[in-house]
Amino acid sequence: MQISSRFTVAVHVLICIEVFKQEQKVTSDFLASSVNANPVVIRKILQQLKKAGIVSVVRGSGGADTARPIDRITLLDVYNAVECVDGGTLFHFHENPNQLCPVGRNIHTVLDGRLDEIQKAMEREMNSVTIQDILIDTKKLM
Amino acid sequence: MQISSRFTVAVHVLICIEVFKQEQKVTSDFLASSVNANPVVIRKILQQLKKAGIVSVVRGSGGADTARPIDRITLLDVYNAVECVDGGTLFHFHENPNQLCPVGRNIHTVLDGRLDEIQKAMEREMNSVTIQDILIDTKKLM
DNA sequence: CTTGTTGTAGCAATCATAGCTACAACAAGA
DNA sequence: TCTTGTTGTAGCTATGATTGCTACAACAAG
Repeated sequence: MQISSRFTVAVHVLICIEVFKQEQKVTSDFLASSVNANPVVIRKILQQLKKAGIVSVVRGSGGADTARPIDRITLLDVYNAVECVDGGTLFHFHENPNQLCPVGRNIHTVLDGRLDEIQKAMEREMNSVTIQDILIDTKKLM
Repeated sequence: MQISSRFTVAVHVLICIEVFKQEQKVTSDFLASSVNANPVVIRKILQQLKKAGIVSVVRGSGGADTARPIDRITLLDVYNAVECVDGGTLFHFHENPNQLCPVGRNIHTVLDGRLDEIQKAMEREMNSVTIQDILIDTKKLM
């Protein structure tokens, strides 16, 4: 299974906000057009980013903006905001292994730590990249 | 979204094989009982592990065994065997961003490398743990 | 009060997962 | 040869996540 496209869409949205906010009001319709997705999907993602304190959205008059300096918004922040992974665990453990089996009884204890390390490695890498970094790369190409 | 439980089930299965193969024939029914899952699900996973050269399964008389030394089977091997991630990419990119938008046109180029680094970090960590390591931990608890 | 926008409910289509039944293919022992 | 136990696989169902869509109330500002 793959990680939901909400994550890459959210990054796209944030870059769009930073690139265009000087020139124009950045609405969900405008963002939807750049991403090529439904405006409602964009609004839902904006809501999740808002709850995480990453963006601010103005109801009524409209427009989205970042809620803090983008060199302090990491990919991990975005990921955590939109992913809603069950209890924050990347790996789905099979439930109810047989407690009468010595392997079934211990598999959880044995694997949990290892899986956690793997997830942490991924999160460390995500935490090392900011929206600022991505914006700089984007402007170079533009 | 979470990574399918097929991964943790596959690890569970491999540990079971190593713990019990001396004493008895390790059938899909036996494994299903330890994992607490359907035998058909176990057989499908065994097929995937077999295709990856990780286990051998005997049709007819029955029984599964590891196909190579377990200190040379890493969690990454197991993950790759059972995950069938689309083209091997962990992140699902939104398709068809607007090519008329300077952000939409470049977002793929800008993000691909970063996402690849994140995925690689995870895979490196997975590659550093072998089934042997897990087996040792399991035996300590038994 | 009109206009443009957000926030959200609710529905549909699609897909992956996980479980199940059923049965042909097969190996080995009786 | 026949029986038994097992694998390999097709095919069905239920569930849940994703993504897209319509519709409309809530709201801000001119």
